[in-house]
Amino acid sequence: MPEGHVIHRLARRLNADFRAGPLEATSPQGRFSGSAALIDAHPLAFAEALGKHLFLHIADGPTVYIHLGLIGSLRFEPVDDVWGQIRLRLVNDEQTLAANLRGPQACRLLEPGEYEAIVGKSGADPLRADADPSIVWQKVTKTKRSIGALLMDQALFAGVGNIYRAETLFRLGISPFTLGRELSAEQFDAIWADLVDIMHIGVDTGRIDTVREEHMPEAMGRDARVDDHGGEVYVYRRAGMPCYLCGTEVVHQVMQGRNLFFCPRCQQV
DNA sequence: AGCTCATGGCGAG
DNA sequence: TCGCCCTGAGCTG
Repeated sequence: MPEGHVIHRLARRLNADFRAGPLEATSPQGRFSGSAALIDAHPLAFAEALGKHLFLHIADGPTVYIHLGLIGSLRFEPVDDVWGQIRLRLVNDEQTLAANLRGPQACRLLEPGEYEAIVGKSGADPLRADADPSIVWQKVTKTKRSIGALLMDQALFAGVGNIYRAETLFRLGISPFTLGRELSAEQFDAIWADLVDIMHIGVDTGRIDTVREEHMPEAMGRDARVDDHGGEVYVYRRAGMPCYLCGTEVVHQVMQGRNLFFCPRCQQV
């Protein structure tokens, strides 16, 4: 269940372990068989992450486009450990490691021009060195949509998902209901800088950890609790539990069909 | 064995 | 705004 840090981590791993030689590409589940045959025995030129998009640029071949969606996964597993519904299976040249794709929202070959179209529609990705946040700011400062909604908009903040949204707003003491046009330049710059920080940590660790050392439950004299997603967070999925900073119960509500968490006391508009 | 939920995003209404 | 798609995990019986 992936936000942008997972996609960048996958690209990093693919580039490290799957570029030594030709890949073996199959679709055990069957729904990608024809396409897998077209890339089978070709080397991987490079894998690229942009927001939640993952591109596999095949040497002398097409580009594979993967979007994991909510429940998709790409796992690196031993070659003899084959289970479940595998849409795309890549085995590296040494036959030592398999990359198994299950439950993706999208897995297909791109037509000419499609790659450019996807890149063109994407917002700025805090995990990419070539990201330009000033373009995002120009849009944010003109809209009456809330920052809680804007952070989930992949045409603005590419790669940010529900956890990073909740956590960065908490860390900066910003209410998710603050309108884009009400946001100060300082607040926007702080949001961008914070996303760059916490998302890079996520790429390195494979978890979403956002709680500062001095706010860890132990330091605050409270019981530690790691969320099911595997990281230590301030508000995500902590509805009804005390805020680590002020003790107020964390609030949960559904915003545009997604779970939103925030501290009503620490995050005033 | 069956239900529910999930860190997404699409299209219909 | 809702229903729906994809799959696995963690409950409940």
